[in-house]
Amino acid sequence: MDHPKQVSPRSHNRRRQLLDAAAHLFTSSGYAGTSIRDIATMVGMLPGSIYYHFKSKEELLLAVHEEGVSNIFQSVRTALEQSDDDPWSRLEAACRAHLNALCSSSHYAMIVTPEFLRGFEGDLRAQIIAQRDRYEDMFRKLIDDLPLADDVNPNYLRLGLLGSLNWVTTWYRPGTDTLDNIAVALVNMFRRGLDPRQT
Amino acid sequence: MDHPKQVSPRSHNRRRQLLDAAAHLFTSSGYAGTSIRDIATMVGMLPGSIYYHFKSKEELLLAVHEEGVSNIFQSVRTALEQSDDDPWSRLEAACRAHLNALCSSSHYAMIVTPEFLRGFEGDLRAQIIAQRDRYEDMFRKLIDDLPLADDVNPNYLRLGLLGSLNWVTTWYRPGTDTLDNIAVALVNMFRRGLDPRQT
DNA sequence: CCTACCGATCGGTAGG
DNA sequence: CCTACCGATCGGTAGG
Repeated sequence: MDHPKQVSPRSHNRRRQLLDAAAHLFTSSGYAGTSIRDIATMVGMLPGSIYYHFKSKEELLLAVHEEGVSNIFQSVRTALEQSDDDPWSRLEAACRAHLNALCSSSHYAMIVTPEFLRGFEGDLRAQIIAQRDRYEDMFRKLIDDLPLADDVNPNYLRLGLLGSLNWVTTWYRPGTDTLDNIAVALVNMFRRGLDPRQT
Repeated sequence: MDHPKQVSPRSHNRRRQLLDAAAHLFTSSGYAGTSIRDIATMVGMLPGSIYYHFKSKEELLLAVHEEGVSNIFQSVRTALEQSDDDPWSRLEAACRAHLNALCSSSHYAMIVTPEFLRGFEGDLRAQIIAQRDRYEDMFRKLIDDLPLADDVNPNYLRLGLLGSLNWVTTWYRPGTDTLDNIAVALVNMFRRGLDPRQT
């Protein structure tokens, strides 16, 4: 079990633990508010050992962010595969999956929190934005498929809807209502006036 | 001009400068990402001197937050005084003022950024929330005055609307559209389906 | 509001 | 992944 040839999978496990711990701490205390020592303590490592897995704190952030984006991406993609073909149904399914992923117990909600652009400049900032844009494009397409009146700006619809969804992370407390209900309620407020069929 | 008796107003000016500098830096780099030295440098002071004006970095944050809340509060109140009596007009006026205050050149937008609860605990956190709640109550009242169908949850309307507005700070770039237009467009997306008179 | 300074903590590294 | 350590920076203070 502890043969040398298993060094690689073993180290892979530790990397995963580090990502989870960093996601947790970055989300609750912010990037600048989290020290390498905090993360190391959480996984039972010594601070210097983190640099065996990641070259720098910034690279760790980027890896966490990428992991978060790909998690939520996958979750929404799966929801879309199971949805029917009605464009508003598809948007609703995507929004439900989006909100559930954001508020789930895994701590990668940071992907959408604007805080994680704050204070970053240059390359690091550009890379974070690039990761996020790929994801937002999916919503762009979903909204392009919607039958909308000419006086409705699809960009403002997308940004307004995502804004109201992402904002949920700031006020949601488990136990009051389900995330599914909240997502549906929010989508419906937009849908009510914008869907010509008035479902 | 430099008589000793002018120490008091002079020190008041410096306090104001410190608040502005701190608001600027907290907004762009976050609380943990801003050092007392950064703030001191920006106003041409030495780091230790800040503690003549504020007992701690936390007290400075609280003062900045309070200032930010009272700024946006006043701005919305003024807009409401100049609005007519129609409940949707009043809500729209409030949202326009809210968005303009958020994105204005003064750097107090942080009041609504959820980041400024991140990492704070206990008393400090409670005080920040208390300051913010007073302000949000104004929107609660505006939405209570709206004629809404029974199946519309006024809480979700408020949180959805505020979410979409607050989210604008993450994507808005001056020059494309005016903040007034954006605020009106967002309010109208909710209003379209929810206002029984279908204005 | 400056001078001069404190102990603590930070991200990161060399060598094993 | 640990040992042992670095220089830099942090929030904050005593005394003037």
